[in-house]
Amino acid sequence: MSLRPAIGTVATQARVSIRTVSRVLNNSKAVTAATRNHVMGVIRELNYSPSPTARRLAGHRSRLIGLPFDGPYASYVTDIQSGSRSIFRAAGYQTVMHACDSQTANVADEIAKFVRSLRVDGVILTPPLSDLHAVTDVLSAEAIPFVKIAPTARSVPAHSVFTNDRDACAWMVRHLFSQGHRRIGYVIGHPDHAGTAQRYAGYCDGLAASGLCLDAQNVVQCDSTFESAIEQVQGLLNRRSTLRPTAIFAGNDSMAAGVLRLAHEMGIAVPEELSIAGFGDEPLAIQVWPRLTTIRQPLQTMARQAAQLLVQQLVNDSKSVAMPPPLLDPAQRVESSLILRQSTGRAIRRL
Amino acid sequence: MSLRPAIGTVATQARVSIRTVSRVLNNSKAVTAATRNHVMGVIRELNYSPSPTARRLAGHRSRLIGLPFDGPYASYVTDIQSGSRSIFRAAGYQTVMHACDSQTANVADEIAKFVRSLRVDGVILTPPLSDLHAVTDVLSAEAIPFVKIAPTARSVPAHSVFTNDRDACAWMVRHLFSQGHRRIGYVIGHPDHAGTAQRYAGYCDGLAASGLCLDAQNVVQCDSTFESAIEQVQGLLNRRSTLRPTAIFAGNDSMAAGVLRLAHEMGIAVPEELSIAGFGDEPLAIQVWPRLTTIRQPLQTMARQAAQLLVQQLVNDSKSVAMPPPLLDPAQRVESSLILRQSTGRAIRRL
DNA sequence: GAATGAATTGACAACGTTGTCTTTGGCGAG
DNA sequence: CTCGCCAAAGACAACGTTGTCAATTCATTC
Repeated sequence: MSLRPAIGTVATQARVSIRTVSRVLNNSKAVTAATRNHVMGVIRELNYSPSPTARRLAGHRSRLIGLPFDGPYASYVTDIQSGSRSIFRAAGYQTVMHACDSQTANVADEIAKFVRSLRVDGVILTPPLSDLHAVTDVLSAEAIPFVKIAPTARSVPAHSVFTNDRDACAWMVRHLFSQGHRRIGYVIGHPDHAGTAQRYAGYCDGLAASGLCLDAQNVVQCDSTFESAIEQVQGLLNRRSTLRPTAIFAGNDSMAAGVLRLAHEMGIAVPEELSIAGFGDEPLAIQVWPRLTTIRQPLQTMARQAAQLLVQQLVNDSKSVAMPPPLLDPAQRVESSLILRQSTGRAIRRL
Repeated sequence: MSLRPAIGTVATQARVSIRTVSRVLNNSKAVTAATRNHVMGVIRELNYSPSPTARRLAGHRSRLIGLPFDGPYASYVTDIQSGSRSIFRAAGYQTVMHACDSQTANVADEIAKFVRSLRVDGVILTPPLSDLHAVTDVLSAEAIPFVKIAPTARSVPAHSVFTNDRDACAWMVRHLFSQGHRRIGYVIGHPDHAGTAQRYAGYCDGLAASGLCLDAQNVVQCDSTFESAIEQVQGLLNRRSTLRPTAIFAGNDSMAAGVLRLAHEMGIAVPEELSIAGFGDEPLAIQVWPRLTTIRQPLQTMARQAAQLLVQQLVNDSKSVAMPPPLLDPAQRVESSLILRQSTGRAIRRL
């Protein structure tokens, strides 16, 4: 009844055993070149492709990489997927995304269901998932290897791709200082979100390096959303102009856009009266007006690195070895870059 | 070696046959309440959950719904997924997303690989995938049921969820007319994208209903992106103000945001000198300044409807019947709504 | 008190691979 | 020439479910 040929058909046609066909499919080296070529020929002739389901059941592996993500961060994950695609494909894996709502439901359960149902061989965790212990606990319990992208907390290097958020943020502050800014505000993101702490630390570093004092009055706690910035930053901008920051640096672009919106509504000219900088170079950054000065993370590079780390783990685990992966220095960091746009400029001296 | 109990363990423990446990798992009605309760008790006690892989292999179905999407449309698909979740969950299905790059690679191949590898039971197609014949051909060839969301072309009603894009666009034009606008421009999206033609038709309808003539000079062809609008709409805004449209309606919010950006750069006040309206109520719509007047599609409703249509097909196919799905009128359309915000206002009389 | 038939339950063979162990064949060393 | 050994290929049993059909149970009917 099955329209598609099974491995047995190939074996019969090629006059070899099923096991030999299987060996050919799995690049086993215990097959003569002649046999391999012959079998390959029959495979092509019959247009045969092995049943992933049967392979999963018998082989105890799915050749699937899970890419769960938290709702709004879809574009981030899309970049990660496209960046890691070639590595995974070469190693015989395929990626599968899954959106999970970290607010309403229990994320850990959601992800547990996802990985159990698909029996993924490995998982890539993106922020803010990479910092949720509940999630990593689930994966550890299921013995599923994973790699975290840009985790906030210290993690096993071989299982994480780090960014230099902290240094980049310090650079940004020093750049603003060099433009004449002396009162530089900061908008902190959600405490649970990746990088939030690192970025704030970078802000502090930058102030120190510029010889400025950290003034708690210039720091506002938000929750990484556009709306929260609009709500919380009002206090900062309501001050009379001689006390108001001349520049505000936000922990991500969404919040920077919120500050920008607020400035528009309050009639504060950007960047003439107020410079605004963000972080992340989200698509939004060039769609608001003026375009946001921000920090770009090399997502594609990070993704490639994460994929390599994960493949290394998988190969180590299975020992079955399809290919020796290129050795990668786990300590290697990826470098972010400053993107200067129109939302920042020289500070004007206030009367 | 397996840490998890298999169905055999449950059967032994419950002193029934494997098949009976299977029947309990599949809600077969050929099981006494007493037996069912007893088996359920053992299942809970052992914390048993069936192996999806084995079920797939033996049952010839994966209980998986594929949700492929085209790169940039991630947030759209996230909404679709969350909207359809409850329906699919009730019917025993789980959704799996997959980003495919419609530019670089061959989308159809990509999707073929995806559905074959996961053996999904059904697929939901979102724009612009819902209009690609290559994709639907692949699915038909594999005999995988699918539902299209907001397809441009006429399609089988039982396999599509339609929107009233056309009517909604006509309303928008009439609203602008009622605000005193007489020269109303239109920005057309990418010809391949869902709704593009319908929306333009609605614009024409709206003009006609308002007694205005369609002026080709007020219509600009773009490709649905923010950047294309910035590039193409310049000509329209460069005219001297007595000839320039007093309102511009764009086929989606990204392009409307592009027009808005352009207006800012050219020093044209919005909405005082120019009203701008978009379509879709994308997240972007409330992040730009001023917020965009737009048309909101009830994505959650559409998703729910698509899920129901798909489940109906799946149940019809398998006849195994877990539950009778609520009958749904396939011809039912979902209604969009006008969202009035600050990017539109009364037309001012020009000197 | 059988005979009838419907409701439950069970036995066994799929499903399409890979894991493990065995067999075969060829070749060099003693 | 024989023994031993290694590389190549095969046999057979997993893997954990569901499909199919046969067997049992139990209430009903004559």
